[in-house]
This record gives sequence, structure tokens and C-alpha cells, in this order.
Amino acid sequence: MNLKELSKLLGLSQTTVSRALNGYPEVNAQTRERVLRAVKETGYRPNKAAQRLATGKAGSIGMVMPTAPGHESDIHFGEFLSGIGETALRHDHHLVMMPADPEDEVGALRRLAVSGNVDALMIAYMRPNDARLDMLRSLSLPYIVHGRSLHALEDYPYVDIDNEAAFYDATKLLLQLGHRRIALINGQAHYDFAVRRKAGVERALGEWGLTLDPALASHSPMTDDNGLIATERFLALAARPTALLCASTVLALGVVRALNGAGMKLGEDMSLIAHDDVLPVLRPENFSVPLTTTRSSLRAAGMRIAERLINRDRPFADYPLQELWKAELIVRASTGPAPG
Amino acid sequence: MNLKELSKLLGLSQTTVSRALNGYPEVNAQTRERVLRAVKETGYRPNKAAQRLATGKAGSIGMVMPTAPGHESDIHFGEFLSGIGETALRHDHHLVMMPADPEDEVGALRRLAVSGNVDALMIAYMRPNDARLDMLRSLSLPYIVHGRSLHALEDYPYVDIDNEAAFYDATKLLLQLGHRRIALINGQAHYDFAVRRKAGVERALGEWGLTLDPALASHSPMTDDNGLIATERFLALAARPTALLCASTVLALGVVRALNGAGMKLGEDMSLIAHDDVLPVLRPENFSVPLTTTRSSLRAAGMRIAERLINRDRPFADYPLQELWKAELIVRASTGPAPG
DNA sequence: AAGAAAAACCAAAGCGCTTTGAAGAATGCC
DNA sequence: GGCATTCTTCAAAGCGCTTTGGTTTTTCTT
Repeated sequence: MNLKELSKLLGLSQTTVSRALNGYPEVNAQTRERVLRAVKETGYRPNKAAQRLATGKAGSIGMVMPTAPGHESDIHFGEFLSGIGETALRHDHHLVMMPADPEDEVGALRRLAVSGNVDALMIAYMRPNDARLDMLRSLSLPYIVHGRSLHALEDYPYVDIDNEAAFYDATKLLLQLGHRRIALINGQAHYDFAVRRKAGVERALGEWGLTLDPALASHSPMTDDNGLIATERFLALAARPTALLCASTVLALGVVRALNGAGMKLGEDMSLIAHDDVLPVLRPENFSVPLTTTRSSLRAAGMRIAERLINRDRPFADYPLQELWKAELIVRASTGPAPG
Repeated sequence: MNLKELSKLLGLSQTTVSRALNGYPEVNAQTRERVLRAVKETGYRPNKAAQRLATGKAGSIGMVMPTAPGHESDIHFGEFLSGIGETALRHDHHLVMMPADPEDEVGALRRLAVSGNVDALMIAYMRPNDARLDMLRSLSLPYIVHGRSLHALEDYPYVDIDNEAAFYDATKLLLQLGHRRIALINGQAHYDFAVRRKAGVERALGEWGLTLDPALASHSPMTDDNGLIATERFLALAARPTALLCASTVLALGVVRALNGAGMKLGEDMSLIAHDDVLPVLRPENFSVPLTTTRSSLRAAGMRIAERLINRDRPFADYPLQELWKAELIVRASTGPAPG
């Protein structure tokens, strides 16, 4: 059943039926009523491909999904995606994923854009001076960035959290507790968020006249294994740190394991502050010693981005171009005064 | 730049250019060469919407993504998705996600199907007598099921693991080690896999003349919290179990936490076998006491399903309609002889 | 009741591609 | 050389929708 048949059935023109369906004003109320009833009865559904061809609109938002052989499926990404999905659903939009080799995200992005399958894009996992920004700017598709890109002209729309401030606050808390040797277990160094978090740590240390010892900074994918490895490395040092900052509660999982292995008590022998993305499977209050965290929901960020993308040309929607969310510092039991 | 312009530029008809591009035999080798060169130079890309309208093919596979307010983003799902994505990428296909309220997956599935945005579908998280199967059968789209549906006519294509056998094997191992009170920490009772796993446990127990005490069976979403709660409940029992089976390494996380809390030693005071989906963030060998597991990669299943969907009408591709994978039992340190 | 304005409807032209049915050019055969 | 084949190429007809530019009715003025 297509438009032609339906309109023939109703004794109307395709034009009128189409307009009735799309809520145009120049159609009689009773006629519209009649059309709508016929649609119900016949089960007519407009062909999306045709609609798309005629309008140029796709009714979906796109995103490059980082994935490749050997690349772990990232729980953080899942949570973010979930927020996007939830919002897309509420607005009857699709989510088109372009799975991409992390080595070729620019290419994947372009392919997704030119594929004509989406009418808005988002990118995440930003790096300093991210090449995808130029790609995005050169495209004529609306887009939003999750995160930011250091050293890049900051003229693009983004939703980000204030990573620098979060880790500044966390470090400051540790300093106030008397800690002087503080280690950082960060995400991979090529990510923008990791750079900013490190900067936050350094700024706080600087205010106390200290610097971040390179031996006390670790960069790695945020898995519990890596948290374990980094912690063990720190513990083997002649001058052990008395406190750790870590970029994810997933990393913290490994940290806790390492401390247990070394017979150390969290919050007493070692303090720990982790960044909490509010992953439902890994709640900081459920750790054997509840974790002090800087908190900002990744899911909420996903929801926000999807919402902005979908409402992008609704007249009522007037979003700020750029949003910088503040992470909340929540003190629990994993932080205590520096030992000795 | 579209086909019309391109063909004008080349002094050829749209037909010939189109055929040259799509690899039809009836076009002169030099002509094809010339067309291909022009495509490179002009950067011409065929419009997907038009292609879709003309051919009816979408070049993408679809899946309903379970998500809703309050529903946790599931790490198992992320891993599965990642496998699909990787394969889709390799075959230059899109992945269209229809985010869906878990309460209305049938509706979401239908909407996705009729949207015309996909030319094949997959479903997962099966339940006994799953209503989505009827929907899928009534649609004219190719599809594959991840998992199976008990009590439903088994005429559909699926890729599943032999959950019953896996848990039968695991239970048998525990029985051989002398355990007689064995508890099961399962996934939610409405999932097919949970039903089958429980059945496997019951069959093994039955062979030893035992039954599964209802007080020793727990059903819940597979989060570490729930693993903790279930374990604590079991430990509070007058007649404690001496061994636990659990449906995911995520649950096992909570189990370990509970045992630590109770001062019990894993593998000595309590044995544990978990099902391992090969989640990269949660490797059984990295638990403080390495976990005995039944192993089957969720990512591999995703890859396989995507592959079958994409190759569905390639002549060379001749897949069995139904695939039942065997999970591997891997003994590590979390299982030991029954105490006492 | 006549003319103007507003309301309701329509025919037909795209959107950019694939594919059908035919025609023109090149080759083979006797 | 003449006819049948085989290669190449083409014009035009869709695919199913939206939208432009009218035309026909109906309603409102005076």
C-alpha cells in the first residue's frame, strides 16, 4: 500500500493525502479525519526511503562507534550510548552507528556523513587538536561534540564536563588532608579529558608549591587490569605515594585489588579519589570501602546531546552553543589524612 | 554532483555509468576505467536514499537496543554489540539501532522493520515463548535470533550457546568435588538463557538424586550488587550452600565481595563457578582468586550473527539455519572440594 | 448578487538512482 | 560480403514521496 493507492482509494490526490498526513493547514478537518481513518484501516506506512529522497531528511542521528579487533568494548561508551538511545527513542529517531576502526575515525565519520543516512552527527572520545573537528566543520551537517579538543579553535558546539576543575578539586582535597605524594592513574594520554584532568592535578599541586612527579603518573585504557598494574608499580617505588587519583571507577576496581594484595587499607594506608561516570554496574558506594569520587553522569550527557541534535531546528529550542558541566566532589570513606 | 551530471560530463548515459559503478559485465573495460577515474576526480558519491528507493536495499542491519529510564546499560550488551559492529564495519554496512523501552520491544521491532531503514534484523535477550518471534516471522525481512525461545516452535534461525549443557557440566564438577548444597545466582527468570541454565543445574542434581532447593536459587539482573545481595542471603541461611554457580562474572564480582565481607575464602570455604562471556573488563583470571568458569565469547556471537545477516544472499554463504555453541568449562582456583 | 479573498484541492514536476527493453557497433562464420 | 552473434551503449520508465504553482470551491464584503 502506497500513497498512490491510498489516495485513489480515498478519491483524493496524492498531494492532499500527503498534506493531511504531515499536518499541513490547508486541508479540511473532515478530510484529514477521513485520511487518518483510512491509514489506520489499511495500515499504510510512508516509505522512508522515498520520504528521505524527497525531503533530504533522514530522521536519525549518527555516531561513530569505536570498535575494532583487539579493542575492548568500553563500558563507558555503553553507558553514554544508552543515554543517547533513550532520548532518541522518546523522539522517534533512529540511531545510526558507524562502527569504526579507532585508527580511521575521520574516514568513518566522512563515510557516515556522506552516506546520507543521518541528518546530524555527534563525536566523542576527543583528542587534543582533533582532526575530526575539521571534517565536521567542512561537512554541512549539524553536529555536537561530546568533550572538547585542546588547541583547536573553540567555535564548535559541545557538551563537556569540567575535567580540569574536577581533578583540581579532588587534588586539593587530598592536599588539605596532608598528602604530598599523590599519584594519578589517568586514561590514555591522547584523550583530551586525560590531558585536562592531569592539568587540574598539576594546578592544585602547583598552588602548594609541588609538581606532579612523572613517576607518579600513569596513562592507560581504563580497565581494572590497568588500575592494578599502575598501582602495583606505584607501590614498588622507593617513595610510595600516599594517595591516588584515578580517572574511572573501573580503574579503581584494580586499585582496590592491588591494595588488598599488598595488605593495605584503603582510606588509611592509602587514599583514593576516582572519577565516577555513574556506571550502574560500578557504584562507588558499593566498594568494600566506599569511594570518594568526582561525579558526573555519562548517561545524562548522552541524553543531552541527543536532545540537542534532535531539536536542532525546533524554534522553541534555544540551547547554548557550549555547555560545561561541573562534576560534583563526593567524599566517602576512601579518603583520609595522610599516614605518618 | 549526481549521476546525471557525472554522465553528462563523461558523455555517457546514466545507465552505462551506473553499470560501470556497480560492476556489471556489459560495460567496456576502458569505459569503466574512465568512469572510475571521473568518480575519483569529482568525488561523486551515489545518493543512498535514491539507491535505496530504487533497489529496496538499505545496506544496513538493524537491532533493537534495550534501554529505558531506570534500566541499566548492560555491559553484556555492549560486548555483543561490539562484535556486531566490528563485522558490520568490515562489510561496509551500517548498524541501525532502535532504542526501545524493554516493555515494548515488539513494537520497537515492528517500527524498525517498517521504517525501511534496515534490510535484516536481529533480536537478542530472548524469553520463553517470545512474542517477537511471531512478529519476525510475519515480517518479510531476514533475521537471526541470538539465543532461543523455549516453548516456541523452533523453526527460526539462531545462534545460541548450549546454556543447559554449560550449567550441567559446571554443576557436575561441583558434585564430583563433593558439594551437595549448591546455590544458583541466575539472570532474571524471564530470560530463556536463565531458564536453561537452571534446567542444566537441575538435571545434574537430579542425576545425583538431589533437587535444587528454591531457597538456593536467585534471579536478578546481572550486576555486582545483586551478586552481593544474593550471596549474603545464602550465607544467612541455616544450611548454607558450599558452592555457588553464577550466571555472569559481573555477578561474581558481588559474590567475591560478600565472601570477603564474611571472612570466607573462595575455593576453600566456598566454591564458585561463573559463566564467562569473555568481557574484557572482567577477566576471570584477574579475580583475587581466579575463577572457574564456563566460557563462551559474547563478542564472537555478535560477529557471527552480523556476518550471517550481511552475507545472507551471497551464493557462497551456506550457513546452518541454527547454531548451538558449546561453552568451555575452565577450571581455576575458585573451585575446591566441599569443606567438612 | 457580484466581486474579492480565503479555503480546499489537484496535476505534474522533481528527488537521484536502477533497470528494462532496444538499438547501434563490432565481431564471427560460411 | 552478408547475415547472425556478441558487445556496448542508450532512452525512458519506474521507485514512492514532497512540493510548486495552479485551479476550483466556498465564504466574506459591500
